[in-house]
Amino acid sequence: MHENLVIVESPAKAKTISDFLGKDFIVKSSFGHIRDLAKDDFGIDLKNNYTPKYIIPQDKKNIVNELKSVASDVKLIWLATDEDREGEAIAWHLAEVLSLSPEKTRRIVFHEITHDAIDHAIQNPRSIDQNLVNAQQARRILDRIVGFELSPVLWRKVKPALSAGRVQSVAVRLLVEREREINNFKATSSYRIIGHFNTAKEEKNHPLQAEYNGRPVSREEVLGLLEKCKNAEYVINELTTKPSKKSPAPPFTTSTLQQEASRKLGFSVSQTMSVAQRLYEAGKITYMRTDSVNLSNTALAAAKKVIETEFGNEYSKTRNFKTKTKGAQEAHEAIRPTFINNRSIAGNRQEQRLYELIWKRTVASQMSEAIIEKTTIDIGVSTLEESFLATGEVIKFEGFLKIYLESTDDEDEEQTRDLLPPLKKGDKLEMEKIIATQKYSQSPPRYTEASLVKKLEELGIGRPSTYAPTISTIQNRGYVIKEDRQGKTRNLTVFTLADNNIKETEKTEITGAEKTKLFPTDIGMLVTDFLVDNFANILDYNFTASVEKEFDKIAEGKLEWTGMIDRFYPSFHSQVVETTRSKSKPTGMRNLGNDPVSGKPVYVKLGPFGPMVQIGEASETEKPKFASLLKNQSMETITLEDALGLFSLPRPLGQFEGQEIIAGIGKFGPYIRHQNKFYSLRKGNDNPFTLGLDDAIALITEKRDQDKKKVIKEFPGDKELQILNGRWGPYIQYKKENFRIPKNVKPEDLTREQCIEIVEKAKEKKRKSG
DNA sequence: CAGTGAGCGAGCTTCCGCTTGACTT
Repeated sequence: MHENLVIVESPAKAKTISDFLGKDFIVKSSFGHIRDLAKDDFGIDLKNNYTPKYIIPQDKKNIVNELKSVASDVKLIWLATDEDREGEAIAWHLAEVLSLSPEKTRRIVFHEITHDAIDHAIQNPRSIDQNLVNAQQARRILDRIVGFELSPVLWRKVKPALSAGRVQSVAVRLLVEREREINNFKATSSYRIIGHFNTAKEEKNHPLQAEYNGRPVSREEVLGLLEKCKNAEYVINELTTKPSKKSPAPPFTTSTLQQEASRKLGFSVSQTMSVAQRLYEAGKITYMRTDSVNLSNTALAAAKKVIETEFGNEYSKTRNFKTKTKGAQEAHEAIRPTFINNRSIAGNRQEQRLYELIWKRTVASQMSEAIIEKTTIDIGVSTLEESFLATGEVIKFEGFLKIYLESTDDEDEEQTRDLLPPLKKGDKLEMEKIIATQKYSQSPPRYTEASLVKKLEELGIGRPSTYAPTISTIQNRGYVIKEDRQGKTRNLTVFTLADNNIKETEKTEITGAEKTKLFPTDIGMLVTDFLVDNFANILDYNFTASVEKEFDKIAEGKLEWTGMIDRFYPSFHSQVVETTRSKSKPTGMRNLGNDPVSGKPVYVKLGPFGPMVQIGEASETEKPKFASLLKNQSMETITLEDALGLFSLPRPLGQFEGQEIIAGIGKFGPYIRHQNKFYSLRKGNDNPFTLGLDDAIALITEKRDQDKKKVIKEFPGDKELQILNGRWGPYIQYKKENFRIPKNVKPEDLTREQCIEIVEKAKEKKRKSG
């Protein structure tokens, strides 16, 4: 029999520490929270001092029963969950559910998984901190109240199955406000002027590029300026050299890992988390849901040793980073390799790349600063007041840059960072050419998943364990869509001065193109406006920060949790009641102008089936004309012209095989119809207004080919059984249900009997698990 | 499955934070 039971949150952690504890200890995991508020009703007794009604969710019943039975067999139970608010609550729920008596129960915490740390924890047990538990209960109950009272308002006023909450609604608001900033942004242009100079006198010529220290706006100004440059003299006014330093970024937290994996490896936020989870379970990295930048002493020592042997002593500099994030709870270390001396690992490509990124970031954080010398050369022009500036950077000692440089979100302009030629004050330069290129100012950038996480973290909203799920939720609810958008081309004017001649040329550039960015949808914008209008306090960017302060007071024992909730709930609830009673459904209706044919007004609004435009008003005598918006159109930006275009469908394209092809838009998006068959338009060429006859015919023949390939095998005696080719390869369809084919089987060789056997086996398995 | 723009009124949807699998047509 075991003497002791230790309970932690995660099975991987359980496995690791059981190796340290020996045979007197059995270590089990709770798999996170084991109880939650009941879901079928509100889960809180509002009339009885907010008493929570906790239940054990179905998927936790097995583990709870197992823990109960083990707990009854041991002398002492050690609750070793995380030291933060949620961890304390898990410990308390365990004590409650397993009916643990205080005499039999010890609460312990440790911050790193080493023999010493665990020993020390065992020597210094405490009891459950009820204040911390109460802070968690307040947090949980506040979130339930906000979420379960706001969401139904949206069901009634906007659409069923929508949701709102302290975290997700603010995340959407950030996207909506940024989108409007971008829509309202008016680009201005000015000219960037680059001079190309030659330094040659005798032997070797070093070309030198320098930027004019001014940005003229009009073509007249540029031409005047270039005119003055024609016969000017160019002399070096000044040459300054300044030393500077660059320091490494701290080790990874969840949020910074998501950002860098997105920028450097192109991973989505959830992809990063699932790859990290696999690395964690394999014992390759420390825990991946953390807000701490702290490294354990063991890790610091290991990093120092690796750096000194691989790069030399001068590259090593031990640092302790401090967390700056609002509301950080720091129950874990930063994300780092478990064994820092392993520079790479076995695993699939994704695992290797993510591991390598973590390794580099961790090790770089313990390396010396880079020492850089920045040189600026100021080139005077005899006919102008402003001068040309050339900047150069020389790395004198690369330090941490040897392995890692943090990337940034701005796709900023290319900078000249070359080695500068050896020059001195008073040197004369020969002007070879001067190029003035029109440059447009940039709108603020759209958010990526990772940059939205960064922003949420800055605002202290959400936790490492919820960033990825939150990003998924707002997409699943239809508030946000992640996609690419094509840009538009625009013209640029370029003036080149060379050989005393000014030449004007036109260039084009693409602007506004986006790759996997987050865009708010019409519903997302409408819901955000509705919530901001009626629940400004909840949608406030500081709401979380201010309730967190109160949770902290509860945790310190200076505030009573039910009192805190009671100061919030009554007024919030009356806001909900009042909004439900008095506010009409928001439609986002906007007048776009008048229809030139009928003279009637044209509106865009959110209809019962999504965004739509209408011509005329509904009345007893007349029915307005309606049309749905296309997927890539938005209520906020659609023009009268585009709106009127929507009424030109369905549109005949021409004849094919003796019958007309018609283009239109249906329930499932844009389509063409031919011989009573429908074909959905394909991405990239999905505009039914401009689609040509040739494209339509190509689509029809392609689809016919594909349909031929779709059926791999049919069985003459059994019409309900087919082997088909699908998105994930071949599968069996039997009586409208789909079944996988085992990997080692060739689908085309299967007999009817074998198929039925596969079907039966799959059904049997389903019965057992369900 | 490929056009509807309303309101028969049953019963459903939803939050945040802690965890890990099962499984996709």
